[in-house]
Amino acid sequence: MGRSPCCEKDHTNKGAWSKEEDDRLTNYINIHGEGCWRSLPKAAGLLRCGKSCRLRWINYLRPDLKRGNFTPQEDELIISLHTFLGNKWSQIAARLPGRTDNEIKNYWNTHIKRKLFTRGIDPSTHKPLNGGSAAVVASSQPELPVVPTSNESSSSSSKKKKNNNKSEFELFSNNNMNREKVVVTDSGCVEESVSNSSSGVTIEEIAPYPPHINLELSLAPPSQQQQISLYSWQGGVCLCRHALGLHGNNHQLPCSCKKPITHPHGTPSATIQQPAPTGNDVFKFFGAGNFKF
DNA sequence: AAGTATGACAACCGCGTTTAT
DNA sequence: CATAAACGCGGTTGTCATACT
Repeated sequence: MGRSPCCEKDHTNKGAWSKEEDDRLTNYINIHGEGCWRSLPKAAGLLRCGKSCRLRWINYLRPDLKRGNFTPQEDELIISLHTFLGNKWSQIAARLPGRTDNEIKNYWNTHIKRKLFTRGIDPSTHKPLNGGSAAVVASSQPELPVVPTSNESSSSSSKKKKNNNKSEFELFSNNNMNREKVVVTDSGCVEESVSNSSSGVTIEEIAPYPPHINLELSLAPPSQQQQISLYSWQGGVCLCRHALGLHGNNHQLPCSCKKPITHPHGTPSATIQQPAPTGNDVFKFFGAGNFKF
C-alpha cells in the first residue's frame, strides 16, 4: 500500500549546501526541469532529501529570483497583502515576482514587524497597538475592516486545520450591532453572513497601513450572497481569488469580474475611488499604493 | 581586542492536503 | 475505499555576520 519512501534517511546530507551540490542540482533541473523531487536527488547524484532539494531550488537557486534588498514599494505591497492574506506567505510571494515565500517571511519577521510596531500597528492584526491612539490613517467612512481569518491570526503555535477552499479572508462590516462576517469563496463570492461576532474576533478598526493606502470595504447584503462578484471598475481592484492569485486546483468557478485585472509591466494600479454600481452594498477597495493585481 | 547582543537568512521540522498504490 | 508517502506550506531553529559594550 501507498508509495515508496521518499529517500533513504540514513544517507542524506543536512545543513548548508555546498557549491558542488548547488551545481549538481542546478544542472539537473536545467536539463530535466522541476518536479519529481522524490527521484531527483538520486538522479542528480545528490545525497539530499528531495524535500531539501526542492527548498534549495525554490528559495535560492531558481534563476528568476530577484535577491537583493526589498524596495519600499515591495514593503508596502507586502504589508497590504498581509492585511488580506495573513501569514499566507506563498500567496503573498505569488504577487511579488522574484521573491520567495521564505524570503518574504524572513523579511516580515525581521523588518516589517518592527516597522509596523514603530508605527504603532500590531503586525498580526494590522490594528493599532494601544486601542486606537496610534497614528492611524482613518477612513472617512465608518471602518470596514479587512482582517485575516481568525484561524490565521497571530497564534504561532499549533497548526490550524485548513479551510475547505474558502474563507481566504473575511470581511467584517462595522455597522454597529449587525456586524456581518462574510466569507469570500474561491470564486470571490460571498458565501455566508453571520450576525454577530461571538467567534472571538472582534474588529474595531480598519487595517490602516500603509499610510498612503486606504483600505475601505463595504459589504453586500445577505440577499446578494452566492453571486456577488467583487468588480473591477475603472482601474479598480477585484478581490476575487483570481485577482489575488488565490487559485487552487479545483477553482474552476468563473469570476465575474467585468474586466480582468491587468498590470502592464509593473505599472501600479492607481487609486480606486469609484464605487461599484450598486452603491453602499458594494465592496470597495481604495488602493492608492502599489498594488499590481 | 574580546565578549556579548542583535540581525539576517538559510535550512529544517512538522502538519495538512493531495495523490499513487 | 484505505493506506501511506509525496508535496507544499508555515513556523521555528541554527548559524554566520555585524554592531555594540
